[in-house]
Amino acid sequence: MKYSIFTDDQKQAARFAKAMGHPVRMYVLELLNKQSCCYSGDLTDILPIAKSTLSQHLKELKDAGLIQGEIEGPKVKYCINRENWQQAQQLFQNFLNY
Amino acid sequence: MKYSIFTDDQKQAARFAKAMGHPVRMYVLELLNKQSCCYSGDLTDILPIAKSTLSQHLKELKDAGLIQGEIEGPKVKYCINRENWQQAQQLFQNFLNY
DNA sequence: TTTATTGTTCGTTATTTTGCGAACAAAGAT
DNA sequence: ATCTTTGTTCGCAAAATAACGAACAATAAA
Repeated sequence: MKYSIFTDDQKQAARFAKAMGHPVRMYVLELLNKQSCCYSGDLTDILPIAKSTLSQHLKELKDAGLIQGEIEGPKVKYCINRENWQQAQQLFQNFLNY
Repeated sequence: MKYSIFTDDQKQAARFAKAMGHPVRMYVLELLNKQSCCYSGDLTDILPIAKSTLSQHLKELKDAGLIQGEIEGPKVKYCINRENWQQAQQLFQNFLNY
């Protein structure tokens, strides 16, 4: 048990914010949130970055808990992690509106 | 004029998010948003970081446009930049809720 | 059973971030 | 006029981030 002057909510919000702090990741999140899901390859076609770079960004979003990937044959289908997304909504709403 | 597949909103949201992506900065923003304003020194007393480090974080928040500092004698009074804060509210609300 | 397709991991490089203490500048207090 | 107080800037070190291509593993297609 370690002490910190920061609340868990602050730390969690910062973690989410950090993951959102890059245009590519913002783009991906927005896409996934509007559409249902999508394959990594679709993104590679759209985004002007190497596939390895995209993979890294997706990993960061996954580590932050904002998305999840499901293996589907040779592809990976990525979706928003709805549970954590809801938590992010809560946190940012509370944060921004008071 | 440079082209980008990212919208201005996406880039702006990412900029805001990046600035919020650290517990110290999250803490400061929350404090300033709840209280009216505060002096840098008050934060130095609370936060477990060197004053030079705090100054850096404040600078980042200022560069991102989320706060503003007003010199008041030998002190500096920091406040939320309400105009940009409102923009952040808009952006994140749109982003998170669809 | 080769050959494609798909996406991750590895190795590398360049840049940015985080953090500190020391030095500095500006304003107030003595 | 000197000494405090306050906060920024500088110089530095360590760690994290961002990006790429090459190599790799897994699955599907030939």
